[in-house]
Amino acid sequence: MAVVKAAYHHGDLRTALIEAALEIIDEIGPQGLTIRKVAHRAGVSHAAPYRHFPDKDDLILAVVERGFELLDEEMDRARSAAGSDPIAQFAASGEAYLDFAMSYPAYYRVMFSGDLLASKGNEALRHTSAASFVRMIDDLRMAQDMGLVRSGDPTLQAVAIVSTVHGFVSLANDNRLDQVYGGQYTEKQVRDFVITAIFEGLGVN
Amino acid sequence: MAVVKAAYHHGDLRTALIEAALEIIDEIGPQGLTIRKVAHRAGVSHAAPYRHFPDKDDLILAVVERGFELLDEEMDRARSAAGSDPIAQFAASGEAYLDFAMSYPAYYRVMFSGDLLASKGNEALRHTSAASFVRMIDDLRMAQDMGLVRSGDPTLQAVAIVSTVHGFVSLANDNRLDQVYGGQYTEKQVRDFVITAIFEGLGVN
DNA sequence: TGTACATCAGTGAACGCGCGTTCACTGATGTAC
DNA sequence: TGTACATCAGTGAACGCGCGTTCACTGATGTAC
Repeated sequence: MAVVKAAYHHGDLRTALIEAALEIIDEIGPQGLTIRKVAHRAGVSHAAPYRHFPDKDDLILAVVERGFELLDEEMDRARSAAGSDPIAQFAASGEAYLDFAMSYPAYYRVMFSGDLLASKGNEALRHTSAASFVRMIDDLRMAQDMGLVRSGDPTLQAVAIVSTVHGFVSLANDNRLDQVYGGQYTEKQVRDFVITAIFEGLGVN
Repeated sequence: MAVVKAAYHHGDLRTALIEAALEIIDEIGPQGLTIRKVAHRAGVSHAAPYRHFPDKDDLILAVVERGFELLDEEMDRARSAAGSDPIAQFAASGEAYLDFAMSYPAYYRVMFSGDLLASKGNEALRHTSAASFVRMIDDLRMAQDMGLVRSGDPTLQAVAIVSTVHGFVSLANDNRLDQVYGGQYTEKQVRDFVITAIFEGLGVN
């Protein structure tokens, strides 16, 4: 979406501002996000956003909230589409998480990098990501019961998974793996290898 | 180190500025780093840093370079201390990497987050981290030959390890794992579990 | 050892800039009659 | 259907602020003699 001049009343400026913010984060990073740039990209004066958000942090918080809505939707949809096997559901929701993270790097950054949002929305963010962490622990417990995952504290296992996934996504989204899948592998191949590795291990049995 | 007034000639202002920069990154994050704050913390006027660094990016670049020097030193020292077993050397240098990352979170952030340094030093950074990546690949190949690591492209295996380590360190340094090792585990226990997990796998053999 | 002077590290005032936010306003919209 | 008016979304000028950077300066240091 380029800079577009619209009628005096925009229609849905709130949504347009959130989208503009995401584009800016994608193009110049979270540090480059300013109210003035967001307004300009939405084709509106730099005072207009204050009709929809009390201040800059609230705009960012709205982006974060919309991001978690989208992520939850996509993970739920994947779970539903995976049929009745709970392990397939777990795997599908994990795939959906990775798809989201890599399809919407701007959302991922603002949701999980913690660079923005000095103080205001940190509990909100913490709360939401804690919820999906708990869900993962439940899934791991179930997988243990089915004999698919080693015994042991599923909380620690969840930390291992979250570390691997978050690390991979961060590196990939920062284009730090380009040399690796430059010519030899597609991003998808590398990703599948990494996810398989955390379950199968790199060592020899 | 607090704000200290010194003699007119500082003695080693260059080093003091690098240290002040690290303290600021630790306390208020990389975005809060300004020449003026660095100068003030070093007890010097905000124009003084320009006697030692042409501009802000060069100060940050000096921090990054000093960080890689320290990291290399500590990894080499660990390798030497690990005796003659190459696998023990590999493990020791990995431990040293994690020790560094978690002992000096400010260095780690500025070296590996890529938030700072808009353009200037990106190749330098990329080059240095590529070097240790190649070293890891060599180590993995060796471990494969010794039958300790599965066969397969060591580049992919290195990506898996780097993802897990980077993810864990990022989460830990952002205090995102506090709930986990709050009461139950020490940071060191969680860290050992995660590193073991990437080699042994979470799945049942 | 003592003095003159070149060097240069650090000073503080000043610049222009982009920022978040405010405020009196303007003009489009929808509703009451 | 047509008009009057309340509402409120968006405007543009203005504010104060902290920033990076520059510049003429000041004062400490070390060296030549």
